[in-house]
Amino acid sequence: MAPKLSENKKEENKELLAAKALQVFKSYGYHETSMSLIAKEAGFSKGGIYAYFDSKEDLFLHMLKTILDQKHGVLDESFSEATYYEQLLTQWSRIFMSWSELDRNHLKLVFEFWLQASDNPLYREKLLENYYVSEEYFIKLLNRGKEKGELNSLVNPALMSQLFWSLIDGQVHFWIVRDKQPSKQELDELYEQLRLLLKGLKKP
Amino acid sequence: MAPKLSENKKEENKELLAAKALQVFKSYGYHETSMSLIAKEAGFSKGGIYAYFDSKEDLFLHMLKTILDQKHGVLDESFSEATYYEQLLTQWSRIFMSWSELDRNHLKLVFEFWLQASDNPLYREKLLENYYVSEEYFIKLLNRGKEKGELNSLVNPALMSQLFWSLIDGQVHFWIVRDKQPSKQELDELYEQLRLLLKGLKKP
Amino acid sequence: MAPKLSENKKEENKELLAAKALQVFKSYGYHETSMSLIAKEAGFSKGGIYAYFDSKEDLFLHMLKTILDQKHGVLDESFSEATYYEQLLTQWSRIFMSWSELDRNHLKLVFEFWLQASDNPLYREKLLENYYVSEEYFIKLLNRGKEKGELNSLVNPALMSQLFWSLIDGQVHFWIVRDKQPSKQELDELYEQLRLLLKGLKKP
Amino acid sequence: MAPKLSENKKEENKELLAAKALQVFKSYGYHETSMSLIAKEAGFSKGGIYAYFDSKEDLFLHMLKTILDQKHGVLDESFSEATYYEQLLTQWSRIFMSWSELDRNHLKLVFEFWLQASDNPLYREKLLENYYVSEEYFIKLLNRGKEKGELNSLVNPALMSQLFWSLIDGQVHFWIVRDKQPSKQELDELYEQLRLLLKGLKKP
DNA sequence: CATGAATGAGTTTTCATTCAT
DNA sequence: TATGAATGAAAACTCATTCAT
Repeated sequence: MAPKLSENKKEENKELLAAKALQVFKSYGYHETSMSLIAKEAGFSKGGIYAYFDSKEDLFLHMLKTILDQKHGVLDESFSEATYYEQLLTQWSRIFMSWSELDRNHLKLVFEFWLQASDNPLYREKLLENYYVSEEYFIKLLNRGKEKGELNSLVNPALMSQLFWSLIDGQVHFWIVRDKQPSKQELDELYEQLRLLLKGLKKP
Repeated sequence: MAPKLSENKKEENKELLAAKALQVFKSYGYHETSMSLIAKEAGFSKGGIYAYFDSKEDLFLHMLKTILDQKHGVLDESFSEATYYEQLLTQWSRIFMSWSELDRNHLKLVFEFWLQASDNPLYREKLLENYYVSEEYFIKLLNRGKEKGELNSLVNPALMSQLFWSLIDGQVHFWIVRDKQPSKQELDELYEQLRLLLKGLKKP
Repeated sequence: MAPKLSENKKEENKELLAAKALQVFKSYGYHETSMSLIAKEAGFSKGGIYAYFDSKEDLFLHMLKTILDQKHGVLDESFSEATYYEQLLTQWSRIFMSWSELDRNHLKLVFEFWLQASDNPLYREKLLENYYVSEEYFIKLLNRGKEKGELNSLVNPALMSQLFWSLIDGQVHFWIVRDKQPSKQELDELYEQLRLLLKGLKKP
Repeated sequence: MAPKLSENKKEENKELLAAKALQVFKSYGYHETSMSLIAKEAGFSKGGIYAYFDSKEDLFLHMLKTILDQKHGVLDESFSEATYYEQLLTQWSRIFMSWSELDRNHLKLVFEFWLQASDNPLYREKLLENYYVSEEYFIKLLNRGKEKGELNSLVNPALMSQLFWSLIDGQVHFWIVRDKQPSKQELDELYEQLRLLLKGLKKP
């Protein structure tokens, strides 16, 4: 029923399957999604999935990576001429934007992932690794800001960076529970409030 | 007389069962918890549970109320003589404390609750209602601070309150994923960073 | 759908189920027998079996015990006045008889059991334990025969007993492969040949 | 010329495949061996196997022949000058030796073969045919021994031969279940006991 | 002929729920 | 009302076999 697929074609199929699986997972959540359903939705046979993924968990892990990777590249790695205060605000805003664009099902799945993955040492490692990279960026900005004398020397870059991310995660969480995507205007207003909070970090 | 007494007794049993179920759910998570296990742990028969709850989900969601109610009473409703800036910090700190004391299983269950409940219109209502009450408190503080001229007039009490809670939720989320409870010292340091952020709200 | 069963009733049900399972296993062999089939044949639901046995393997082990136990009690433990030579012959004959009465499917299942069980340390222990008891009997007879001076002092009771049982197992194996049950006459003739072999053990 | 050559080549490939399959079956047993594994081990494609064998069972039963054939040639067909009593002992011993050298996995597979094959009329025929050849040898020896007046006239060559083989099969079975290969010394001791049993066949 | 991706019926097992007693 | 045996649909996963290329 099937010819030999090239390595490329197989990889393509795998991603196609993963993409379909992501759709189904997003619609039903991890536990409510059965392999049968994924198979049906993806136009595969039940057994066919197992040619690409060893188990439901394996498929899940693969998607975790995909999702996490999608969040990369959001940060602008090149430091600009603007004040660190402005740069922090800008980056923060970018991250908010990128999250706010995802639909609730997607966000909900990400949170389900986190909860589930945090119980599995292997997954948590992967998850945290991703976190570290993200935090590192804010830490770097905060450190430079302190060095330049722009920011209060009391600022603890590691902890502050952690709080920045908590604020983002918490806000996403908020959107999930409320089941509403923020409008452009709401984001702008949020931005203004963030600006106020950040002002507290400036050197007196 | 029998009916009334029996009604009481029934309610008592129901809460006893719910409390036991909470323990089990906390230990194993929603999906890993079977009705059999709950029955055994609670000293009920498997069928008996269904005299009190229509389904596993019903039982699970009933606990939402219990858990949410546990979070009440944390806020100190009496406004003190201190500056609003200080009061905000104090309240914020109280909330962090109260969450930091719960073990990871408990926190994880709460987040599982939120995710699950937010799909159920009835329960989302309950959830949001609870949120509103919590936000209201900060909103009131922020409003008074503005009125007194302590806080920057640009502060949007509703949005800022939302951010406060997001910061808390996000931080709890952080603790869950990292699987570590913050030490007293870590909380103190976090407190200092919050103080910095809050400074941004002061009238220039 | 079901009232509380007394401990007795439950045990009864379990044996009833086991008996039915034995029938099915005998008809189809271990690997060709599915739990579904057993359930259907026994008038149980698929899940119902698991109230009595933890797994297919558990059911299998239970039947092993039943079958092995059925072979007990064949040996006449009381030593008679007859010569040991006669007693050996008599006992040997009894064992042959008891095996020859079982139908081929039963015998085949026993051999399947042995093969399967010999790979599992736990089962093999149980199996060998049973073997030891059986061998002990012949060993005792042979030892007494030597003591009384009836048997050749070159007889090694342990090894000879082992050969006796091998002869029995081998003969059963023969019946299985040929797919024929020995007639009364065949058994009589076999008996005569065994008598000849045994004569070789007599003191010269 | 092509067809003939290809026919040869095909036969070669078939035996190569069968030989590899034997290795795999020996390592894992019939039910634990998958066609995929055989394919991989033999360097064939999964589909390719089906060019040579119609099914897993077909492949399995083809090996029966291979295995049975391996047992040929053990018997020394030339009758010596020694007494028939000695010749019987010698041959018996040779057979024991040849079996005792095989590892348990091999022996177990042979027994699995027998059990499985005995259900298949076609293969049982093949199996019995092989048995007959083996028995014939002992029958001939026993007959000559009787003719020469060396052996007791009560000896029934057919039945006695059957018992000889049962003893061998039974002993192999014993080795499988105990999971131990007999040492040289054990075989020697066994030989002595066989000598005693055989003495019973001598003319009084 | 050979390939190996795909099939899909089949496996064991779980568990929320029901209901005869 | 309470019990727990029984249900049966559904789950994840396997694997001998097929067939388009």
